Amino acid sequence: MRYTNMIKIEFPDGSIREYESGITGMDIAASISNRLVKEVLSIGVNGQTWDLTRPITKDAAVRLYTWDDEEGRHAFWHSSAHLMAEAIQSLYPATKFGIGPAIENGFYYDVDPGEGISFTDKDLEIIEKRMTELARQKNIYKRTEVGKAEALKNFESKNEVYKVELINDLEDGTITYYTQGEFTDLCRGPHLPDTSYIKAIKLTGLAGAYWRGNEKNKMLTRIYGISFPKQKMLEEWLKLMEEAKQRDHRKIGREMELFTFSQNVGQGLPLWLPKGAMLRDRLEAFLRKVQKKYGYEQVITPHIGNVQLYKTSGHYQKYGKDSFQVITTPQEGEEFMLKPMNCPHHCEIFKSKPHSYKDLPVRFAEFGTVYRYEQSGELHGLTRVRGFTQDDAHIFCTPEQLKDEFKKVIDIIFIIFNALNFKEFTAQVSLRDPNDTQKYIGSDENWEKAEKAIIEAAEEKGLQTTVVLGEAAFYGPKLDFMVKDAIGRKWQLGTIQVDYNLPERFELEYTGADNKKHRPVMIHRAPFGSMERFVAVLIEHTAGKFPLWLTPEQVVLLPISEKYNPYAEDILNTLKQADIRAILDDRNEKIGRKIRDNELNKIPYMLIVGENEMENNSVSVRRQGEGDKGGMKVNEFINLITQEVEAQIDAIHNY
RNA sequence: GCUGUUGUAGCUCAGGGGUAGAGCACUUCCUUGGUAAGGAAGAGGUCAUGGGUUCAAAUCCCAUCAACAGCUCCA
Repeated sequence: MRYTNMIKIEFPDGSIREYESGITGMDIAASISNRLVKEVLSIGVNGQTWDLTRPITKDAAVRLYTWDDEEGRHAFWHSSAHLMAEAIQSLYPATKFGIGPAIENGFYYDVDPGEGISFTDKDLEIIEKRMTELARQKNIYKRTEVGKAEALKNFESKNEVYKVELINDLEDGTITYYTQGEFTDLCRGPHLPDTSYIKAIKLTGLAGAYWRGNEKNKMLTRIYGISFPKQKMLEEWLKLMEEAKQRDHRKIGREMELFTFSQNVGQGLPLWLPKGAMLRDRLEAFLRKVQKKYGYEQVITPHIGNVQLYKTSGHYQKYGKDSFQVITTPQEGEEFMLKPMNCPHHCEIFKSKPHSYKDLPVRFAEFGTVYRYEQSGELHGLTRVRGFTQDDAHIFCTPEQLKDEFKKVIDIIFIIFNALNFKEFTAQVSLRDPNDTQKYIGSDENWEKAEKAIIEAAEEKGLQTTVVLGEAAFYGPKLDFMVKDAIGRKWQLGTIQVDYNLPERFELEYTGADNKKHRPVMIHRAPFGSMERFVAVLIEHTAGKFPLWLTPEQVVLLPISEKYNPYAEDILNTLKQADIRAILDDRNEKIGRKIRDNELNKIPYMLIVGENEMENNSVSVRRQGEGDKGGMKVNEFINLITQEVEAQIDAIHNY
């Protein structure tokens, strides 16, 4: 009898079982239940994700991953990427391979099809078909450990230049291959046991991508795909993507007549239509109200500033070339720039008079329109534009007040997000890249102070954050709030930035209790981020069904039995004067019934003006979900709706 | 900016070397008290812009502009 070691395997619930050394994840799943054998995709071993077929030879804490776990899906999609590479290699042998990872939703592979060859959508179908054939072969994903020299030799002989470059960066002794069928790839793993798990495949797109993400490198062809263990899951996913398209703010924005673009006006310069302007107005009014409570003062500054202003702030040196061009005037040597940010103007406002420590904090707010030259390929609906309005404010405070002020800004952002029901957001602390401090202005000491203040304030507010190095603004670290759009792209909305540098560059000061001059600390903040991007995300989150206090169309007027109803027009005008948006629906009555019964869930109130109502000078009011409220005079209705909107806004404050 | 795709009526799109099509929407009229009503008539397009090839270009070629997807970038 062969001598075998026993090892201890610990499960997530803390229980421990003994197994023979060399046991695999698959064996462990089998020892638990048959169902698990079918569902398990990869295994966590002491925090690392492993193949299910890789032997475990030491005591370990394990966790079995299925489709419900990111680690499980990751292995699934990573294996799908290899499968795609195998298909491409068999169909187009000249192809050289870059990297092919799993991503949040699916996988991609960067490939170099060779000189003069490019893939088309038709190729995707062919590759997809070949993948399905290969998947059915049930080829095993085999893991092999290799030495660096051997790996280099192997890939050099195949002229896989990208792989060779990758291997050169790897340490000897850590290199592994994975082989399935005819395809061997340099890969860390983990992978599925075999290709038969992959039942449904959809190659979703074709794009260019720079090798290793560097725009100086060659551009490879990136093929995106997604795969599932069941055909039905693929169908559901395709349906979900279709639904997401319906929520696209560019589609809804056009349909609801909120905004538009014109080639004549220019790329990335949105034109707000009356209804969109109304929506934006209400958002601004709401924030103004909140800010007033928090002690902000509104200011207004011009859209251009002397070049000297941006030289003082450091923006010119940093971004001058990339920003909009300098505007020159007939006056010799006079140069202006379109303002790319509001901070320098606000610094000058602070400087316009001496300040005592007793005045601080000073909070200047402005819905400031700024212009930035974004690369043309970056522009996207309302989320990335060249002219946009920040809900900007700058707080000047003493170093002691900094943390408290920072926390108050977090509160405002919470009020906004709560008001609009944004539940799924992430908070990101962006610090400077410690290896590249040249990119930033200001002393190390100030940076450290600012970074510490942000981290502590976020912690004290109980905010879960992810910390990212190298993402800070060039003048200071920041806390950003990100939300996802309809198809899962991340966008930065609210931002709070601590700045020790501009006060220094502008020589801002206040007189302290000691009768000496001190330098204030500055906070930049924009809870919405920009009105444009915020409205875009708002549209996609609500699919155009805005809350009552924002909705551009609150009321449907529906005259019954009358083609033309002069009384209805009167009501419409009265409502407009009270800033209540209404549409007069004098189309065929049957369509009116349809609106009443099917669409009332989108429209909070409906007014019905029939013959009876005309006779006694009233309207018949229906409230969403409540049915008839009965007849009332128009002024009574205006009071009702005004109270409801106020109540909604108050409720937001007292959340 | 880079790679790829696209640009035809207000919207969604078909067509395609011989001077423009559908559905929805719109206008006028008729019919109809019932869950996206039906009928009749009508209006609306230098087929993104500029150049080239051709007897002839919306169609083929080139350039420009714009949009879309991705990459890079993002104060």
